[in-house]
Amino acid sequence: MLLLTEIAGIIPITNEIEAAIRDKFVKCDYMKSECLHEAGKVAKDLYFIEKGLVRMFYHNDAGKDITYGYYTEGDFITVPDSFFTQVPSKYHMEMMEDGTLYAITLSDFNQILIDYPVMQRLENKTLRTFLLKAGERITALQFQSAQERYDTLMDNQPSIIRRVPLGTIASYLGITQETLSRIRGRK
Amino acid sequence: MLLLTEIAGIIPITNEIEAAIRDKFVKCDYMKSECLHEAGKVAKDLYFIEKGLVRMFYHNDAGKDITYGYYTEGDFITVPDSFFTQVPSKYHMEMMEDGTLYAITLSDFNQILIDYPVMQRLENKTLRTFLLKAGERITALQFQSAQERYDTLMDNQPSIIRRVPLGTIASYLGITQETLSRIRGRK
DNA sequence: ATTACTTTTTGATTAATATCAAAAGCAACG
DNA sequence: CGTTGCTTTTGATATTAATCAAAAAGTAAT
Repeated sequence: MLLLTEIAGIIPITNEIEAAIRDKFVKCDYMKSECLHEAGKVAKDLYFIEKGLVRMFYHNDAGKDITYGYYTEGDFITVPDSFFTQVPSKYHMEMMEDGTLYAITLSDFNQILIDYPVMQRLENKTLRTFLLKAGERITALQFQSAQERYDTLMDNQPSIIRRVPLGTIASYLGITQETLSRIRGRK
Repeated sequence: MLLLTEIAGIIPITNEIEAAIRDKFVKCDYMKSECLHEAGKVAKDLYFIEKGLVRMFYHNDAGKDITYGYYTEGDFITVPDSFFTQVPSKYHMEMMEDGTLYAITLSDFNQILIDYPVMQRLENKTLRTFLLKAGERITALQFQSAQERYDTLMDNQPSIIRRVPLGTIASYLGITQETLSRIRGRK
């Protein structure tokens, strides 16, 4: 079970913890384009992706759909600005492929943290990973050209490009769809 | 003591915890332009800013100095991609004004987390705050104009502009110094 | 295959920002 | 003061990417 394997990579798993995880993380299948979280609502669940690809996005002032990020197999995801604070978020989260996720509610998650404080390390680790990625994106958006940002994406997550529509990638890179199409055309 | 006040805002502080904090967080004065962390080294300390302004920056491939962020009174700061992983970082951290910080080493910090697991929540909270800010910057860099990003900075941290050289702000906003100067000139 | 629909590409033009170069402003120092 | 060294502003030009518009390529259902 990928979920347990991932967690075991971060903290030592006792039988008790394993039982709690099996109990509280609920496995569920989702279909392509199914909505995991809707803007304006409070995030109910933290998810773990066993299979599939999730896109987080929002609509800017002009109503344009802008991709914040993609998440895939082995990632823990949620809308962090909503789940932990229970404040409504502007972000949507949606399945880009059929897939299988495990979901846990905030109250179950908090209970696990109380029962097994070592699990805090899991949350911390997840947050740090998010933060590291965020830092890299900021750096890229600050001073790399569209071409460089695309190249980096190709190097790091080449599969994304095959799995999602071009338009959503363009907004992820901070450029228009036309520009991305031209970048791909070059060379 | 601002450090204790800040922590008390996040977790309940017992006498024991207060004693541990007073013991392990070492107060130290720094002078303007003093270096808190040098690129290529492993981050030794986590800091809390009682007074002063810290800039985190790096040199890009072209050798240009690029500001990652500014941190001020009440912030916990470190080079997160180095401190927690103990891997060398490309970031520098430097005082922009004379100031007073509290520093704690990773081993002391970890010991506190072991002795008082509730302190994990402090780490969590700090990471979440960093992450939230990072998310906002990504959003801004993705699709806001230079002018909009400057306006946002003015709204959120107007004092920064008075406390640091213009050139470092420009790179923070992802624009050149000349463009920033022109934005300020308008209206 | 045919139609309807969505996604991607191509083209022409415009707008935003970078670059290069130099001038102006400012602060510390002798 | 006047010089030196740094920061900020101004100007002219070049580049990058956005915008608007339309054509082409895919995809799915009939």
